[in-house]
Amino acid sequence: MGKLKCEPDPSIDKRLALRDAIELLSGKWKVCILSNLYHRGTMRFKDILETSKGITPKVLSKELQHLEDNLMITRTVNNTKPVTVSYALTDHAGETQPVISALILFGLSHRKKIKNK
Amino acid sequence: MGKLKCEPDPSIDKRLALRDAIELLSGKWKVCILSNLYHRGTMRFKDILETSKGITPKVLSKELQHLEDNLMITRTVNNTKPVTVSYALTDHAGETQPVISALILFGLSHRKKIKNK
DNA sequence: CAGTATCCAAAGGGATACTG
DNA sequence: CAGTATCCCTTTGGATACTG
Repeated sequence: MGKLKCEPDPSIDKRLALRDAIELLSGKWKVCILSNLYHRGTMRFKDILETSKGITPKVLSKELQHLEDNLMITRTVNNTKPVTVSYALTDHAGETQPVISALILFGLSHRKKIKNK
Repeated sequence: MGKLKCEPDPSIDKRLALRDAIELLSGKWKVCILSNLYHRGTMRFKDILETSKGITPKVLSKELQHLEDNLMITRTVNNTKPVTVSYALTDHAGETQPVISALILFGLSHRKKIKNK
């Protein structure tokens, strides 16, 4: 997304961490995919494709690779006749729970304020 | 960023709230600008332009309008000889504190894990 | 000073078809 | 089934110059 160039006061480490965290959840499909995996457990490519309505295989493939690169999900190739692949959340992905909760809490309050404008 | 089309299990309200919250912090400059305002208090257009190194007036203008539309900042025109404009965080922006903290916490842990890969 | 106007490059994302 | 390949459109953001 581009390097961080501004100079606010907090430590550089915190700023980079903040940026990383936001980028990891940004984009049209990331949270959707993570949410599906969280609520349904292990899923195959096809399953995620169908539950994330509107996503195309190309985009899904890219998103899954990105999530795997960031250790948020595991990718397992199964020994089936036509090969299948299973995806599941890692323990590390579980650490996003407090983040998601905080985001939802703020988002709910925010929506109320914006709607009554 | 596009409508939410996936169908995970949580309530629709929470999903929209989550999406809103993430979008509000997404992009190359949002957190940077908010952080500057948080740590320096009221700032003028020129001040933000200089502390957010690399941003151009056009982009800054758009970002500030977006933040104002979302009630995160106030915009005040001052009665000075060459007109100046002051920006400041709203109380509502203060509600992002827990979100930011959670994001930083996860981001720090995430960076550690990724670096040692 | 605080923006706006124009032009432009790069990234994100969609439609469709194809492959191992 | 699980992707890739191509093509194309939209969005984001940068460079530069200009205005009230």
